[in-house]
Amino acid sequence: MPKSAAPLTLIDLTADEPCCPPLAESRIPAETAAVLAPAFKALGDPVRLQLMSMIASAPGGEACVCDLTPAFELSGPTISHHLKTLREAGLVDAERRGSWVYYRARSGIMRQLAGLLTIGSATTP
Amino acid sequence: MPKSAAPLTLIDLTADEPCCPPLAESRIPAETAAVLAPAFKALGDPVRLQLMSMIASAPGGEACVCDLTPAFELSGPTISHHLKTLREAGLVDAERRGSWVYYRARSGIMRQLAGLLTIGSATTP
DNA sequence: ACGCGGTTTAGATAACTGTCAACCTAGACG
DNA sequence: CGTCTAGGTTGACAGTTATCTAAACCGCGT
Repeated sequence: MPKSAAPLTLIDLTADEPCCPPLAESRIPAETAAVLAPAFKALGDPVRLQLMSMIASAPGGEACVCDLTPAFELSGPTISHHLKTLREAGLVDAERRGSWVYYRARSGIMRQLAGLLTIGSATTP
Repeated sequence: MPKSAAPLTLIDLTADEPCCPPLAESRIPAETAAVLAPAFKALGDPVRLQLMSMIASAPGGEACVCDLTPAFELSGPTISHHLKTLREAGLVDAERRGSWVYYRARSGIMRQLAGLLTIGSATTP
């Protein structure tokens, strides 16, 4: 079964609706975990976490790579690799306008991840 | 500067209050990213994500290792290692009662991570 | 003392992080 | 129109770190 597209077959990470009940409500199935774990993994690096925050908090909701790269003491290719990781995890979208490339956060999957971590109120009495 | 304790020096992950404004509101500082990234990284594995959900959704908010281990097709030491990763990331607490060890989710840091990912409403017009 | 439940250690394999070099695209210039 | 420069991405490599199994080790109850 060839999967030429991104590994988002079972769950649509591009959707705006939550994909599943919170972590604390019911055990998530293995397929769901397999799909959502890469997103958390992508956020599991300090540089990517900062990149994500810079993109999400940028004016207009998008940030130019030319602004992101000089913010770190890392080479251009390294930042590009991290951005690719975020892209493949479905966390950001890239768009080229003229000479510059702009990155935009996908609010849908962010909401899904946040919803997953949100604790209803049953665990802490 | 030797840090003998856990790498939670700058930010108290055990606190119940949010540590910082959401990702989309302002760029998080490097120190904050360095402290929170390991927590996301710990969730970045399908097995750990499922473990976390089983623990958080267990009756009473705690789960016995003896119930967790047989739920996966992995050896005991492997599950123990994953649980140790979750423990070191500050996501769970372990307690030994008699012969069995019980794991309990830390709702505080879960709320912090969820709050970080929560998008206010400014990014999607 | 024995057995059971979990953890730790040690070790091989696989994956990730970073840099250098090469490539591709878009605009500027002659 | 060809070329030149600047912005980003991709590919290949070295060093580090993670994942898993097997074996040895602690704690507790019988």
